[in-house]
Amino acid sequence: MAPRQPLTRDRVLDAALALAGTDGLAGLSMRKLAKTLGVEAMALYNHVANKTDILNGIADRVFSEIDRADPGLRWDQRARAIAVGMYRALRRHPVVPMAIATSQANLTTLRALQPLDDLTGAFYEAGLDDDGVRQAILAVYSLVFGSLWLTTAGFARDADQAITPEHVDPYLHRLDPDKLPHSSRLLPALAAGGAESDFMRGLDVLIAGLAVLATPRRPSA
Amino acid sequence: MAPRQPLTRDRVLDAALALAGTDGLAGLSMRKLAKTLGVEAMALYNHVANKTDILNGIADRVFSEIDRADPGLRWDQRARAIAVGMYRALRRHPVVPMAIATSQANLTTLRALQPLDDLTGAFYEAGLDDDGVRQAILAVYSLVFGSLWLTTAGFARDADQAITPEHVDPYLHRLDPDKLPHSSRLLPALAAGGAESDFMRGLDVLIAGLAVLATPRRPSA
DNA sequence: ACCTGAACACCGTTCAAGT
DNA sequence: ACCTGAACACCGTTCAAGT
Repeated sequence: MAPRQPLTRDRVLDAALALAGTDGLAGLSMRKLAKTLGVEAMALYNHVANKTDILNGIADRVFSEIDRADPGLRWDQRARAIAVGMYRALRRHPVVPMAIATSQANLTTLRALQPLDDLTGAFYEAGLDDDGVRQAILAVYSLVFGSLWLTTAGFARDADQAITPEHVDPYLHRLDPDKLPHSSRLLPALAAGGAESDFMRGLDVLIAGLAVLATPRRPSA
Repeated sequence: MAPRQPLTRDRVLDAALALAGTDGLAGLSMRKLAKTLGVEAMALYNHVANKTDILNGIADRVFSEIDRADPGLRWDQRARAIAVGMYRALRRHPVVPMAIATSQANLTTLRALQPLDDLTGAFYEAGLDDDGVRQAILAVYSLVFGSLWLTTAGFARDADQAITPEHVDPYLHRLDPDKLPHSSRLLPALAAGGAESDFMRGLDVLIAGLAVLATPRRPSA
């Protein structure tokens, strides 16, 4: 309640990340954020440029949480580790991918681009050419952000997400088995969840496929 | 300007899709939408329940634009066609994935779930079991929405997107080659673009990998 | 240097009132 | 049945004023 310590940019970002965690992107307003800090909304503008600056700031923070892969690992293990690290960090803070997807935030800082650089390095090391690396990067990033997207959208479910009647996927209830026979059949398996492990399995398939592209000449046959 | 024909739900949705196309999700407000139709904002509530209803309505429309795959095709070709169809329809109307990603819209209608059902059917036909189908569905959906996400976020670029100095990727300018050597090297290839063809190549890799999972016993070796 | 109050131009939505 | 005006509870942001 009482704002004993003086306001700083870091404290604003701390509070913003916390508020976004409880109230979501839609609930993160300058006025509510200020109230959290025991201050009027306009005081925030002494420490951040505007709301976009806040969103960029928390995106930078969350990306900096991503563990860097052990450089001693082989390229495919490294790529896997980076992708899983991104997935987990962004899963903890869904505001960040949401803000970027709606163009409310951009990734411009060094820390936010580090995983991209590491991943790029891994694919160059695999022997892919420029176009191959670009395709590989885009495929991996697509899988990461797409998997997060599905979970956020309520399509996929995490193991830790309780299956309450209310929280049940908007996609899944009232499926008419006559009109949508296949998805009706899939319903129990979909509800069984495991979004993260499904993500990792898809990632493995993708990286294995990229490895084939990277070394097109087979020793045998 | 003059609202000659009476307001209907369909006309509201038409106008909403058009406004979202020009002004984006953030620019789609009830008040501006009403002005487009030559009416006061409150008049809209006679034809739609609320803004969520509008967003669900345009999502339903856009999903119904997706061509259904030829049932005569083999499962992998069918899966590919469905995924490409989804990608293209949603690429034309980026508001829809944005609205779903931010939980402002949900997919509940029959037409919105049809591609999911078709894709599910294709993977069952491939011989995958329930868990395998779920993983395959999630992987393909991830790739589709992730690829769209990357384009929306300005990370990937389409061939038709002009490379203006302003529109240049926020991710790409001012890369410090010393700090981010690999992505700096990749920069020209990234700017060369081709988001859709990259998506399709990633899709091919993924489907090829899923085909291996579907038939784990190899005839040779 | 930092914070506040009042103000501006917006939001979605409700409700009583008009036709 | 359909539309409007006024109102409520919100937004992000600016600016002059306070300390």
